[in-house]
Amino acid sequence: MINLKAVNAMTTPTPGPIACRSCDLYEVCRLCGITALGENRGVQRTGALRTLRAGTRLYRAGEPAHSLFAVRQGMLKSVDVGTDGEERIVAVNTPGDVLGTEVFAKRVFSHDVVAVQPVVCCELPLSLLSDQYPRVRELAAALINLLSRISAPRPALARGSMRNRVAGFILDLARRFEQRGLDGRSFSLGMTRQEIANLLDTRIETVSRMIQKLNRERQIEITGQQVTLLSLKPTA
Amino acid sequence: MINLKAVNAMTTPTPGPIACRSCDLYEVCRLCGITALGENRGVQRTGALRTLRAGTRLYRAGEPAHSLFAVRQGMLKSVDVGTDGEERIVAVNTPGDVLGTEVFAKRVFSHDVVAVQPVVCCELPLSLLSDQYPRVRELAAALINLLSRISAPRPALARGSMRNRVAGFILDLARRFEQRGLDGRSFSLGMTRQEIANLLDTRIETVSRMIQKLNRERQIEITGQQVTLLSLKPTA
DNA sequence: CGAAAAATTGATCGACATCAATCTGTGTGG
DNA sequence: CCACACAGATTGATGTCGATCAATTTTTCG
Repeated sequence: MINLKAVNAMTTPTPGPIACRSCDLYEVCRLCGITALGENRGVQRTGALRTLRAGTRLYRAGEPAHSLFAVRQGMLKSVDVGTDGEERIVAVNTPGDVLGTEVFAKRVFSHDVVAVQPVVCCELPLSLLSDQYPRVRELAAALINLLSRISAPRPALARGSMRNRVAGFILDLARRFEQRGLDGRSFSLGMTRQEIANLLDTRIETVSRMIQKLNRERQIEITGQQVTLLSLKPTA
Repeated sequence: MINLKAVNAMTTPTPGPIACRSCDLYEVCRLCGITALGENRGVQRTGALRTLRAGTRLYRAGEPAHSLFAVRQGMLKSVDVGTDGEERIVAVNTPGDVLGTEVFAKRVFSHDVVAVQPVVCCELPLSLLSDQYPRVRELAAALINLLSRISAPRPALARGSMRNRVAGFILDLARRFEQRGLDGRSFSLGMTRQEIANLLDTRIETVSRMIQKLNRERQIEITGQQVTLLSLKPTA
């Protein structure tokens, strides 16, 4: 196998930051009087920004919830910890995703959420929502729209052969990035093989073999976590 | 294998009907002025009731959406039809579930929804919602609560060995029924082995074998689609 | 009752898990 | 700067679970 290490040695791009416009929380932020962050002009009023180093936890399951979060840059995983202590990754969270939407019904978070890369996210305290009496109508509509969007059962990632699941995982990431205005042709998987294996309900060796197979078939080009789509296309 | 056919030959119970109180849509209905149906007293004002025979479609993906639905009795499946025409069952819908929650964001339905048993469901036209100006606040809160409840990623059904998936599927049904005040110890699977296999991403023969294995191990007792939990318990 | 669909059961095969060894990259302390 | 340690990733050999092919039985329904 040709060794391309040096080529992209210092490229460890975390996806994002995205434009506020392409974030799922945008309308809600706007109605709360939070002006777009990092857009055209100078200083802005924002929700609190939180930065997380890889491996850091954003919040924990069962913890009382006082905020919504929006991913601005980097990737996180939502983890379910079984009674036996083993952890299952139930979702990957990419820029533009909103975390903590369960708090309106539950008052506490449902999952552990952990950064798998350096992460920047926006924290929107729930108190900011309840302060917006003048705009209840619009705000409620925006929240309903946001929640409705994510209420439909997602097409399960983990179906079919392992080759399909791995390809599906990569395509899902590509699709997400493109929807958010990021580069969906060349990006970092963000997660270790072990984490991908956990998400896809398989083993690290299998993930490695399938990735190498896609690589040999020239469907993708991969070095470490950096992947470039070749013949593998979204919606194919 | 002992033949118990005659014992419960005429018991083909569809789950439900459930009490309105234990339905996810209850608060929303109440605020729309729809009085509980089939409760204490005589005649009531209700949302339209729809009955479906097994195999009938409630709605189709892409179809303009004018209503929410709540399952009152029986079971349905939410189906994703791929570009190649093959269908994947992405969810099973049991009494108390609300269908069509995606319409607030999309205006059209996301999936085909088909009755797998005789079904009775309540139809709540969206026009009834927009008529409730005096109560926007409460109604919006109820909708947000409903949507928030189902917004958290569900623990994936299809993980681990096929034995675990089949057991998990049965336990999931049991848990749902109990949450709605129905019998979670003895009930009908509602679906054919083929449909269960589709949902669990496996084959009909495997489903059959795993069910028989659980039966031989006295974890469950099964005849056709009628199942009784023995040592197999929810949250175990 | 007879036909068609659903379910069960058996035999064989292949994909993925498992066990094990090696390789690569990264960070650390001498 | 280099040697070393360690985690992540790759690759190979072998075993096992579930897919596949095939036949039969059971249930459902006209």
